[in-house]
Amino acid sequence: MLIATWNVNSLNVRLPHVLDWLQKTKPNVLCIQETKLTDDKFPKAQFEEAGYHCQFFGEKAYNGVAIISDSEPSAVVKGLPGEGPSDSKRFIEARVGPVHVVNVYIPNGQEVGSQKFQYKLAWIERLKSYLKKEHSPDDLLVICGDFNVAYEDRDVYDPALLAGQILFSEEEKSAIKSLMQWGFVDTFRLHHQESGLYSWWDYRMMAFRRRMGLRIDHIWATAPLAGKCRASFIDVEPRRLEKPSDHAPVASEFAL
DNA sequence: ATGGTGGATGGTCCA
Repeated sequence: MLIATWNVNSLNVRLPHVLDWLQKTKPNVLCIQETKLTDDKFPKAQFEEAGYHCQFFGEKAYNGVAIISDSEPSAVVKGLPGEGPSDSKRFIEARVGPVHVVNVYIPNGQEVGSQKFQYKLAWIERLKSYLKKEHSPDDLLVICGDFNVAYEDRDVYDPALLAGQILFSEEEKSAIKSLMQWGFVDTFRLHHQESGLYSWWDYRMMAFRRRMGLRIDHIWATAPLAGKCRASFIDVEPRRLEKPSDHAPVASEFAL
């Protein structure tokens, strides 16, 4: 079972890239972030023509998440408990086959110490509370998405330069490691130990060409699922296309 | 310290 995640930065703009990638890579599950579409605008028919089911939870202009799967999903949850209609759309969960798939678009945080930064830390705490309440580390569960945190030095192009900056501050690393300690294994690091492997490059300053990236898109699995992880990869090819997303898709293969 | 680019929008906000 191949499970993938991709922040597409507008599904409207990126739909051709996404459909091409699905056809080429044939994941069983694709978790999408930043669809930037209300649910009435979601291109459901095009995914169905490609042989996929979709569950989506979006809003106008910002955020928005979706789970694309080749088999019918069940137990769908949209939004974290306690969120109202005015809250940003960053969480969707579905069961696909034997696996609980949690797809998150963790807030960016904008600037360390800002109000948005505090919201980011609080959001991660709420996510942890949800997992504690609704799931067990013994479940076959995967959490994937744009975490907006690189938590180790080898995950960023210049740890000294980025120290204390947004996406790499100690508070964010500590929050995300605390989430991990609930019972997750980073499936990418099961198979790749080296630095220089990134999933996001800023559009500005020719960051991609200059290899100035961060690994902030993750696929974490509970121990029983991680034990079945046979491979993991970041596909940088879509980042080279005309008008690319600033993120590359990440995928992990499980023996299921 | 600032700015660089891209998406949605129809002012700027967000990343």
